[in-house]
Amino acid sequence: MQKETLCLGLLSLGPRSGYEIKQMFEGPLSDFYSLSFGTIYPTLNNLQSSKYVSCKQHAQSKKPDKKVYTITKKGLVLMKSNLLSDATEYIRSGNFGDQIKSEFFLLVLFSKYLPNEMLDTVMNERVLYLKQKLEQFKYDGPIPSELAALRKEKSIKFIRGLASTLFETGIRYVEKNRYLLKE
Amino acid sequence: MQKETLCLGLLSLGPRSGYEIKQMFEGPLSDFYSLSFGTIYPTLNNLQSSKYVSCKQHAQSKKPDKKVYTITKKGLVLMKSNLLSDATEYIRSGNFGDQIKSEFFLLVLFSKYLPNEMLDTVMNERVLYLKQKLEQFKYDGPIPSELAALRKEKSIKFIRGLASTLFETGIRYVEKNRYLLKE
DNA sequence: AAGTATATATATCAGATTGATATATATAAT
DNA sequence: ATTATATATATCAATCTGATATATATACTT
Repeated sequence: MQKETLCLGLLSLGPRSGYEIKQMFEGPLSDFYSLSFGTIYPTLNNLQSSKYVSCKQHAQSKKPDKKVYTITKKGLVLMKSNLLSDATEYIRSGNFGDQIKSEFFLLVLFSKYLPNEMLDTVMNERVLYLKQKLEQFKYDGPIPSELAALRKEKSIKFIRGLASTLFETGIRYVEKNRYLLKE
Repeated sequence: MQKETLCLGLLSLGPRSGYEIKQMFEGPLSDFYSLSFGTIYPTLNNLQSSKYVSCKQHAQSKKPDKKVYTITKKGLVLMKSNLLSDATEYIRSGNFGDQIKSEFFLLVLFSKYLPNEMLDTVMNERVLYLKQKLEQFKYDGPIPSELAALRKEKSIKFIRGLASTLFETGIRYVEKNRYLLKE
C-alpha cells in the first residue's frame, strides 16, 4: 500500500500529528505494519501541499509546534480511489502473504549453535512479550476517548479477535514444544 | 541479524548458490524472513574474499556459471560467534516482536471504504493462500534429498509445527468471522 | 512453427526506507 | 544533581529493495 494511502487512511480515523501516527505504528499497529519518521513527515508535507490534508499548528511553549493534520474532502476521495487500486494490485500480484522479518525465528532456526541458557532466555522473553501483547489485545477497560471510537469499528474488532487467537495459539505452542529444541 | 550471519547460517545447512539461497527465502523461509538478490550476491562475494566461504564454479553451457558456496571452518567460527552476539542484542534491545508489513491487514483495517465484492475477493484469496501454505507445512511426503536432511533438524520440526497451528488458527478465524466486516 | 511465459543464474543500481542524529524542553526516576 | 524518558519535528547517510540487464532452455499457447 502506498504510504500516502496509509497516512490518509489513518487520518480518516481522526485528526492526528505525525508524532501520533508514529505512536500508532509503535502501539496498536506494531504487529501489522510500520513506517518511520523519515517516511511519515515528508509524506504529510506532500499531502498538505497538494491539499489532501489541512494542518492546524498548536503552539506549545518551547516544544516544536504540534502540527495536527485533518483529512480534506479531496483527501477522502483520493484515499478511497487509492484503496481500490491498492486492493486490485494486491489481487493482481498474486502475493497474498505478509512481508515478515523475524529475528526470533532465525534464532530458533539456528538454535543448535546457541548455548542452552541463551536459548532459554530468548524463549522466556518471547513468551513474556506474547503474553503482554495478548493482554493488550484482549483488554476491554477504559481507554482515551479518541481510541474508544476506534474500538467500535468493525474492522478493529475483527483484527483484535484475530490477533488474540493467534497470540494465544503461539504462546500455547511455544510453551508446550520448546523442549523439542533441546532433545 | 546481520546478513553475513544469516547467509553463513543457511550455508551451514549445506552448500548452495546465491540463487538457491534466494529460493529458500521465497519458499520455506518466506513467512519468516527474506533478503533480495541485491543483498545476497554482494554478501556472498564479501564472505568469499574474507575466506568465510569457498566457491566452486560449475560451468553450465551458456547459462552463467553456477557458483556453489561452501562454509569454511573460519566461517563456522564466525557464524557461531555472530549468532551469540545477535542473540545478546535481541535480548538487550527489548524488542521481541517481528517486523511485519501486512498489506492484508491494512486492507481489512480500511475495509469499510472497499466495495463488498472487492473485500470478498481479498478474503477468498487470503484464505486460499493460507490453506496452500498450511498444506506445504504439513506435507510429509517425498522431497529432494537435500531438503530431506533439513526436515530432521529439531528446529525445523519446531518451526513447521508452530507455523501449521498458526495457519490453522488464522484460517478458522477468518472463515468464522469474516461476516463481521460486513455487518 | 512461431511466439509467449517461465525458470535458471549472476550482477548492478536508482529509488525508497530505515535508524540514527540534531534540536529543544519537561518531567519522572535514581 | 544526574540520568532517562517523553514530547515533537526534521534531516540524512547507510542500507535494502525491486527492477532491469544479460543469456539460454524449456514448457506452454495459438
